[in-house]
Amino acid sequence: MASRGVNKVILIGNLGNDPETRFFPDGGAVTNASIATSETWRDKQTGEQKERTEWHRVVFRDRGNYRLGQIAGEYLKKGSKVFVEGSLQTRKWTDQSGQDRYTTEVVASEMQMLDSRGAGQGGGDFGGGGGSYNPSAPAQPQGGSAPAQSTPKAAPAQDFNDFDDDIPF
Amino acid sequence: MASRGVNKVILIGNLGNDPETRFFPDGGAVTNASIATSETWRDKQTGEQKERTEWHRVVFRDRGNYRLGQIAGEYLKKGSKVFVEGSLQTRKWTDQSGQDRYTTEVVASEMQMLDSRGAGQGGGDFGGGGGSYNPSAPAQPQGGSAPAQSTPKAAPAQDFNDFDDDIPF
Amino acid sequence: MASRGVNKVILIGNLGNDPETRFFPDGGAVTNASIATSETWRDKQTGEQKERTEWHRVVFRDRGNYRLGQIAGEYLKKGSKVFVEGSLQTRKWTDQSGQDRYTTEVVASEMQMLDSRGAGQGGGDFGGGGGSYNPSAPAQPQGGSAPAQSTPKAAPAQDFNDFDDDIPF
Amino acid sequence: MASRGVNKVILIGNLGNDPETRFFPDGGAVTNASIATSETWRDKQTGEQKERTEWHRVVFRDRGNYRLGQIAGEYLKKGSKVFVEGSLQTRKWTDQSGQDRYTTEVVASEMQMLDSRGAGQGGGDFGGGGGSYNPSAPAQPQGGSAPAQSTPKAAPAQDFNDFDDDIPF
DNA sequence: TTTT
DNA sequence: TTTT
Repeated sequence: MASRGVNKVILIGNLGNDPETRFFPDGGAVTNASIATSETWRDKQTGEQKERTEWHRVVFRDRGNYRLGQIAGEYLKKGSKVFVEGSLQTRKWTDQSGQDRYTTEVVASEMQMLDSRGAGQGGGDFGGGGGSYNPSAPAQPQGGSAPAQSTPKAAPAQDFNDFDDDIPF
Repeated sequence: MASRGVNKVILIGNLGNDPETRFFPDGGAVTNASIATSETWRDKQTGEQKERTEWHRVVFRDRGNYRLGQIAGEYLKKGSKVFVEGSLQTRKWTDQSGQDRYTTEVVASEMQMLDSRGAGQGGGDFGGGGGSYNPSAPAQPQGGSAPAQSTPKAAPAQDFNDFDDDIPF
Repeated sequence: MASRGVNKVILIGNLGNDPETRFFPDGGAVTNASIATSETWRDKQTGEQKERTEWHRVVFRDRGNYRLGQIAGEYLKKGSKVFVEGSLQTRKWTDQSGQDRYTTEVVASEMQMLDSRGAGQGGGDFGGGGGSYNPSAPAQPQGGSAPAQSTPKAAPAQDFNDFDDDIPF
Repeated sequence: MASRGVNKVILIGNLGNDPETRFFPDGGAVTNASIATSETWRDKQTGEQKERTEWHRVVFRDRGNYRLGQIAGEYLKKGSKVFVEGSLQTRKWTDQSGQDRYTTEVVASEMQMLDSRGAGQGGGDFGGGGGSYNPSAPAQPQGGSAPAQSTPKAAPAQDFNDFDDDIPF
């Protein structure tokens, strides 16, 4: 693998939700996460404190011996603070009405937990009394060609879609 | 301006087209460019040489005394090789059918020309005898709120839309 | 300030000691810290787990309104986990025997605490019963031209010079 | 290979001299280069244009199938513009008087030529009529344990040691 | 000297 | 020592 050009992203931020991991027949794993970075500044006009949060869609895939997709799925949780290095990738998909759509993601090549305990404190809610949890229905196509089985770690039904309501992808 | 988190992008690539600059009433400039990075690798199965090109939508805005929007518009051309440092930003817009759409851009904070002569060799065509040039019709809304006047440097009518045909944004 | 070339360093690591801050007559502050990054790997021959720690000398200076030198001195402590962005700088100094020596430092342009509580847990020792504390005698020249007054936050006399004895710069 | 912490350097600059490559019995190659980055600014007091050049010692080693040490030695030349990604490493050595000395280097993990022709124009001097060329005598220890044979591409005897005499590391 |  |  060589390259002409440089396509590098560096993020430090927090997960907005538990990530979602899918496993492939060959044992490989892909984990998707939504990571927030924010910046704050003081408005020169009004003097108010302002904040802007940016949400990043990050994809962790296994990379040979580096089981990044799997590790991300195991250790990252809602609220986890994480360092990600990766590259930008825009993939095309087709929405329900047949229109072309594009989604830009950060494809991670490296990840580091920045929480001392190796997990965010926000997630909690493990063992949450089930209800009719539906693990399927990713809102967007996933690019991978092999059929995958979704196995989120801890996504109680009631907040499963918080993510999609609030985050622009 | 402070921040929690890190949101950093580093690109080295070539412009797919002449950039497009718009000026605002206050004299500020915003330049949009499409920058390609590519990577090549040898397919393990077939042994073939493969290449994948990624296109990045980059926005150069003036930043106080650093007239980045203007400089980018003046010096960058189709084919220019450039280093860009910036951050990711996803902005929402509404398409013709009233649907929400999202576009992810790299908002540049630093730029450096990597061509020795300060411009790519691909662009050329300066002073090209106009014809019915139509400076309008950016395929996507531009986010800036103030009315802007588009003044591309060298965008002959006949290839104005090459960009939009080939590049996924 | 423009530049030809890029000179960028990104570190995430832990402080090996409380940083040392000096104040200048004009109110400016410079803080020096020693930051460790480490990597671990498994030896292919022996199968042993190996670790290598790298120590980085980082200089935080005030930058206009961004009181980085001061902030670093106030909030960083021994053990703090920190993100630093900066550039490499090698400065020349003369040792006791009159020989030229060179020290490479990371001059920080941005810093972010990565501890949730905003400080490491290792430092402690605030209000430590003084003894004959000697705030002077930096072993190395500091580049700044104005005379500075050293005011470390928590540096009991007995270990004040550990730093200069142990660290390779 | 895992790591705790991040230790990353990104450089874009020009080689001050032809690099120096050494080959090891196992066929591996290590190339050392000195790369300049510079920044310019206007002095607020005097209005003068100022420039500061920073020199970086960069080490390119073979990395498994990625023959980086060899490639760097073949393609880089005095004047070449290059992108380097790597990490900081400070190594200890002993000078003639028996004193400990430390040298900080950038250990490259990735490299990209930024000259269109794949080489700087400054080097030249290929096929230079030999004379009593002496490939040995690196002024500094090299860290590698195996004995190495130096085989610079184009380093006429008379200036072979200019490098080590002039550069501050 | 840090950290896990 | 480079480069513009």
